[in-house]
Amino acid sequence: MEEERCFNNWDLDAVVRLGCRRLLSPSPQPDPFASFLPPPPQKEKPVAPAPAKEPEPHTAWRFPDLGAGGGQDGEELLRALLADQPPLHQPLPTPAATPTPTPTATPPPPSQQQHLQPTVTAVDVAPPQVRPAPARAQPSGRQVPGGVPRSKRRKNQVKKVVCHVPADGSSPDVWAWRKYGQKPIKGSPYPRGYYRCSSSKGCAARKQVERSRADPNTFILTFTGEHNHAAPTHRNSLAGTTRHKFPSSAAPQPPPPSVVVGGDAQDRQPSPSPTSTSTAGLSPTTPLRTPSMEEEEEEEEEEEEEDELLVEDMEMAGEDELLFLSTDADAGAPTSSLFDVVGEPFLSPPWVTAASSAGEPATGAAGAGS
DNA sequence: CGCATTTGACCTGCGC
DNA sequence: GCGCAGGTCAAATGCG
Repeated sequence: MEEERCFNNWDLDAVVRLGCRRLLSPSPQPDPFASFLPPPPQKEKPVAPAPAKEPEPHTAWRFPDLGAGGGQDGEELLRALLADQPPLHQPLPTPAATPTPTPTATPPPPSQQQHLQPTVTAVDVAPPQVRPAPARAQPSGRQVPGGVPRSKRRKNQVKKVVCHVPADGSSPDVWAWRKYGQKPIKGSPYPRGYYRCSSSKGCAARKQVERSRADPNTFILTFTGEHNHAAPTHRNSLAGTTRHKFPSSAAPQPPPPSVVVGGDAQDRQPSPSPTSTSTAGLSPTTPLRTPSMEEEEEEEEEEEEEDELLVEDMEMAGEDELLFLSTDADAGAPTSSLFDVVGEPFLSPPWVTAASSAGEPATGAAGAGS
């Protein structure tokens, strides 16, 4: 039990919020990450010692019509993604104050590129309806606010966009995410956090944040659902309070994390908006992976490659690329249609933008990214 | 006071 | 048909 808790605590959420600070702050404080640091003693994986920083979910953009596009081609998806992207990825006004290590247009070194560049993979898993699925109300009467029957989105049925984000990267998100669950994943030492868009009550957009087992320095963000509302200009749509925002203690750095999310630099200042997401910052520092660990990881990677294969491949292949994969639902083999958008550093998803400065955690969002 | 976060339990889907 | 795992909901707690 404790074990579980341990990693459960790693709190993606925290990532979101703390992430930022973490980078900024050397804080020796006990962060929530601590708990999730050394997770499961599965293989002695290194993960533990180095909790990589948590990247965050960058969802600043809207999902393309995942649902509607049911059969969209990767290209379309890509387009949609880019198009939809709010001004986040563009020149975020931000970061000046925030040292975000996010990958931006800066060509990261080859070795680091992997982590620096967030990879986006769009996996369409399910053509059919996922959104309007009111069909079955949950047995217990539970229905998902988004309209998606909780069960309908299972594996092959839901379209998802998978992004690999460097732990150091940050991804600001304009959307406000609220964490609604966390679960330990079987093969992974790291728990997965489930977030829902809180910008709008009926929004079906969901986000899953998980740390890559293969590369603890990378977070895997999976977005599902679509936002049924416009992107909030300010992240505080909900007005919530960010609970833990930046504990002063934790945030030793005056410069608040920049987290911000698209345009949010302002947000932060004026209002504490943040839902967790908003603040997200991210990144616990991670570091150090010993060679042995790496080796082990590599091995593991091979094993796990199944799912991550897609993504990982992408990462390796194109560090700076945005790839869209379409997985067939159950076909173990995804039909991968990768679109390398490479040449262009993907304009920079929000996170990227923020990251430009490398050093900052940009928000992230992890859990909620921001 | 309100909202977000956290944790446990329940339910559904998928695989064997 | 059974079991496993994943995913979501709901209640409680804490903080802003």
